[in-house]
Amino acid sequence: MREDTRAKIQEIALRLFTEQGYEATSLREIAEELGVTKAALYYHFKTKDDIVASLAADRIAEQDEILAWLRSQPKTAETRKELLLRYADQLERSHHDLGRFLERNQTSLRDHPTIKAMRTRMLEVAEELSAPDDPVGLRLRRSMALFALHWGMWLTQQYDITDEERREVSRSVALEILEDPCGD
Amino acid sequence: MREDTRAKIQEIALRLFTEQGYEATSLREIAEELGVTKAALYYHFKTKDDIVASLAADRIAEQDEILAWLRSQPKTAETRKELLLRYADQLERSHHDLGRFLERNQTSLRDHPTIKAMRTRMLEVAEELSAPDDPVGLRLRRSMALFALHWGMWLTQQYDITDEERREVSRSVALEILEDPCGD
DNA sequence: GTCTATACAGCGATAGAC
DNA sequence: GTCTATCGCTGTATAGAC
Repeated sequence: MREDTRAKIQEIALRLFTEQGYEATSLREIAEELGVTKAALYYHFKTKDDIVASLAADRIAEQDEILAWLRSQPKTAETRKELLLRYADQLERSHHDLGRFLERNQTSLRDHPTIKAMRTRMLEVAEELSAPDDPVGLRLRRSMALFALHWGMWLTQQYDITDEERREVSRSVALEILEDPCGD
Repeated sequence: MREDTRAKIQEIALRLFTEQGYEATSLREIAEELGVTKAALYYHFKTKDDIVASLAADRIAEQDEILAWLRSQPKTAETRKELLLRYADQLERSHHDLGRFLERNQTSLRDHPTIKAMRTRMLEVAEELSAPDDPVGLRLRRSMALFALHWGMWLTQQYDITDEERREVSRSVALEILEDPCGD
């Protein structure tokens, strides 16, 4: 029972933040659903922001992992393709929980230190896809390939397609942007 | 002097919403900068949301305009290209004011009726780029071309490039996604 | 260690005086 | 058209019960 309350707070908070938005969800709501007073939350988490930080911790570790891998590889087309596929895998795995929450609240959390850390890592991955002396158009295109995975996730929610179709379409568009196969 | 206060409220609100975020900007701040009490704002605007609605009104008119134009044209590759360029023009013109504000606050304003109206129109434009019986991959690609203009705006802010380069890169990537020139 | 009770300043919003 | 006063709500904080 000890660490149970903390985990339940995280679970309820993640769900409500995703459904209603971060700012629109009050600590009183979270506490009520758990059957405690909101002051009890302050024993487990220093602030409301601190709950978000705890939720994002795992994803940041994942990002560090993929960044370390990327930096250990030669900067070839195969590496970039492999990176994109690995990144897509990560996104799909976490999409139903944290990913969804982050997508829907990225503006509210723009200045949140932990979210800033996540965005910094995402941009680092994007930058690592190119060499520093690549033309800016190419660097930007490769960044957009990465971001297309995020956007594909969001955009495909608007369409009536299966998860499998979404996987396929997101990946193929992202890969297509990545390498500019038609020449430049 | 009559309508002056209302316009000044809009001007201050837009600036503060953009700089600090919508939720993080209080009506007291806006009122203080104008030199009145926050209750005075409620004579000019029914709610805080109402200020946003008044700011977005022009952009919605612009969207309706482009949507009407698109629907009057044949569904050809030339039309789609022209649409993309017109859309990019609109974005660049309004980018320094309303566009920036909307980008930075889209999550806070997710359920805002006026913002919903804007998103609905954006998706309508995206849908109009394809025929209903086009394969879902193609429809999705064309939507992503449109959205790439938005994302290009945002993403290029992270890079140290000129406005002209940003224009050029955003457009070329968007056009490239649009038509799948490599075949499918 | 885990929680309740209580308080505080600031929020969006409203009522009614001038 | 703008004011004061007030409402119920928020995130935050602390004192103290068990």
